[in-house]
Amino acid sequence: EVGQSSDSEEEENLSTEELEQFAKELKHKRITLGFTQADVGLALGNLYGKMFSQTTICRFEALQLSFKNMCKLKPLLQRWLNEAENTDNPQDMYKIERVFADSRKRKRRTSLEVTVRGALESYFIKCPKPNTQDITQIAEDLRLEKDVVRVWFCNRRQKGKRLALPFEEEGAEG
Amino acid sequence: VRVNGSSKNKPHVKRPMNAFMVWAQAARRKLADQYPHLHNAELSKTLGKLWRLLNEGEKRPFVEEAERLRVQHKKDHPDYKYQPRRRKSVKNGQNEAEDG
DNA sequence: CGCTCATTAGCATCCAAACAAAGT
DNA sequence: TACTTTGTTTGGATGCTAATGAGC
Repeated sequence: EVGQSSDSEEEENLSTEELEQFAKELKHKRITLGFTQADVGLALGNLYGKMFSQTTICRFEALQLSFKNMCKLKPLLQRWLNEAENTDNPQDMYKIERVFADSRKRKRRTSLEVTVRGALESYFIKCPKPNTQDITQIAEDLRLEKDVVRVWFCNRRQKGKRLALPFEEEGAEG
Repeated sequence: VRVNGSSKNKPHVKRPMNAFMVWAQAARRKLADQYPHLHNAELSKTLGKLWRLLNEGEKRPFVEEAERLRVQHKKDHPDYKYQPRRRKSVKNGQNEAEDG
């Protein structure tokens, strides 16, 4: 326990300027310390048991996450930054990654093969809202986890609505 | 590249030469010998053109040599990992929206 | 438990940077 | 350190969409 400061509260009332400045500071110091975005994402797993991908770190630095999301991640990254700056051997943090590499909680993202997607699409055309039993059957047919299939249909329906929404996009551009 | 100057620090292992580098190393000497007044940067331009004129068969020995070097390099440095570091913040990659 | 809706978050992929040699 | 080349490897950026969480 370091406990040298009690600034471990979650500040939600951050301003956009503060976020921008922190993002730049993070990026600059990260590079100066010789870490990659992937390193940082992995290191967060060590500190919080919650890993993040290079993609997310990249988007944080580029301010491409939602404001809310940025505010949520900032304290985590702030703490990582403090740790990294106070460590004499930054390389040590490098190795720790493997020790806690299993501390991920979020399910690993499934990559559906093209053929599988096509099959799911076919099922969707026939029946956009399958039962639990239907889902179970489909999952067996395609050798997928039932939950993966269930979520796929949820997301698929959501996508359908999203595409149907922009109906009346007046041609303002001319 | 910034690395701690501690004695614990590794002396920095260099990358093995690729086929072009292997070929250019000798070719550069000859070229520099003929044109001692030319700057290496200029020699590089010429070397690049000459290299492109070579057939696949002519390149092969150098490609193979480069492969040998690679294998040897791997034996000499089993834990080596090429780690290029960004020198400055990446401003414009493919599409970057930066507001200053 | 499962659906919808809103949001978070990462795989897969591609582009560009870095870096090997050499000498000024 | 820059300059200059080719080939190789890596870091970083990004589209699409999988996964999660709140509220019913």
